[in-house]
Amino acid sequence: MVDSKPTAPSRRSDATRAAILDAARERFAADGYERATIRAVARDAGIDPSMVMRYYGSKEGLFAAAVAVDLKLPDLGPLPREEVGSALVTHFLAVWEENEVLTALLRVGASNQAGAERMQGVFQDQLLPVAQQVCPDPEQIPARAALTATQMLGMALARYVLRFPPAVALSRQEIVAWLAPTVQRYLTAPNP
Amino acid sequence: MVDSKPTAPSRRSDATRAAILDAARERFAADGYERATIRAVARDAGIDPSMVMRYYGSKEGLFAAAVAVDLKLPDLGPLPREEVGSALVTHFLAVWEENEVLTALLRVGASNQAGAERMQGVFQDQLLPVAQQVCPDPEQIPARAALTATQMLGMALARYVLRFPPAVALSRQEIVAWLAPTVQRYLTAPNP
DNA sequence: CGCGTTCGCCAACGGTTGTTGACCAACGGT
DNA sequence: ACCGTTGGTCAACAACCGTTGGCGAACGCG
Repeated sequence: MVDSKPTAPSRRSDATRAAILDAARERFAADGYERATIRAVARDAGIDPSMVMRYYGSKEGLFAAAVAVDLKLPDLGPLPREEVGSALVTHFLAVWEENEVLTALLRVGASNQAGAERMQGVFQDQLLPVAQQVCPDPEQIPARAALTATQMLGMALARYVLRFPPAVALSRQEIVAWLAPTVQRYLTAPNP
Repeated sequence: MVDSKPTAPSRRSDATRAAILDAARERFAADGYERATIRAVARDAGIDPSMVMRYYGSKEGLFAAAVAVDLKLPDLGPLPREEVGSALVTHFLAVWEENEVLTALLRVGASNQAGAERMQGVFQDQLLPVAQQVCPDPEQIPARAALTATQMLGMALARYVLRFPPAVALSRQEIVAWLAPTVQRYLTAPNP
């Protein structure tokens, strides 16, 4: 068991590839898709712009490779029903602040079709299944998950992208205390 | 009383100026700041790109002139306290769907510093005073207004920008029914 | 030690962008 | 009827973008 994963070519340029992805994430998160130039990414990574093209094919390919989001949402099954809101909000805040991938995805998704579609994919593949575990009426699952997404994305937008001072000033505990009941109601309340 | 406002130069080019602003709003709303080119705006307005420069100085000046937002928020004074949430959400939905200025501002604000600052201005000048009318503790007004903004902006983001299918499928009544209690609580609930 | 493969840089291409200045035509007060 | 002012077009500039191909150098397997 030398390799943990079956695909491990272990090329000599892995360090460069990783540096490119790191720089790309940072640029996309700070500038959005259009203003994040390949030249700037290459400069941050300390290499030539043509290397980015060789390793990732195009700017769109670079974006696709750089913004691979895994929300690592917890299993809500063993949790008491009245704690799912608090658990989800806490988890979202932690994931959002531990790296800048989500900020990059949100910034790009707001003015780029491919970015918006990728964000839809994250919603469908990662948030919907979790909502499925706790929603009462199966038919309402997409709507309830979407409502949850509006609250979480809205907080992320105001706090990490637009940087509204009052939203930035809130502590994590305060945010959880305010948003948890909202998410809790969106997911589990019997009535609209 | 020929002129309703004191400043009414009534230039011969007013029609062109208005056409430029209309086209600019549409382009900014559809494409964001960078991809909305002056050339495309001029083409939509049926004139030469250099006219845009002469009338609005620069692309940034065009954006500043095109995205002048007036939320026309209602006076919440005479309203029963338990109806402010529903009234605000209903009003927000109406304003957001009646023209594309807010979508343009949101799209641009997500990846442009000037856009984000302008959105902060709208928040401070228009939402904060309204929150002042209904918040219990004066010290909590900015935080409560910001929480309201996160929910409204999050819904706008998911519905009008990212176009999450479940968020688009919701009717206005359903949105009001779901969001009104949230906004109501953010603004008027005594306790976090 | 050879030699194919990988890594990286350099220079350039075609295209697009914001922006500018010269030039023409229609207006409108005197 | 004149002529300054305004509305509008055209062509071009400099800068920047994504992208490409060629060339040298370092690697690593035989």
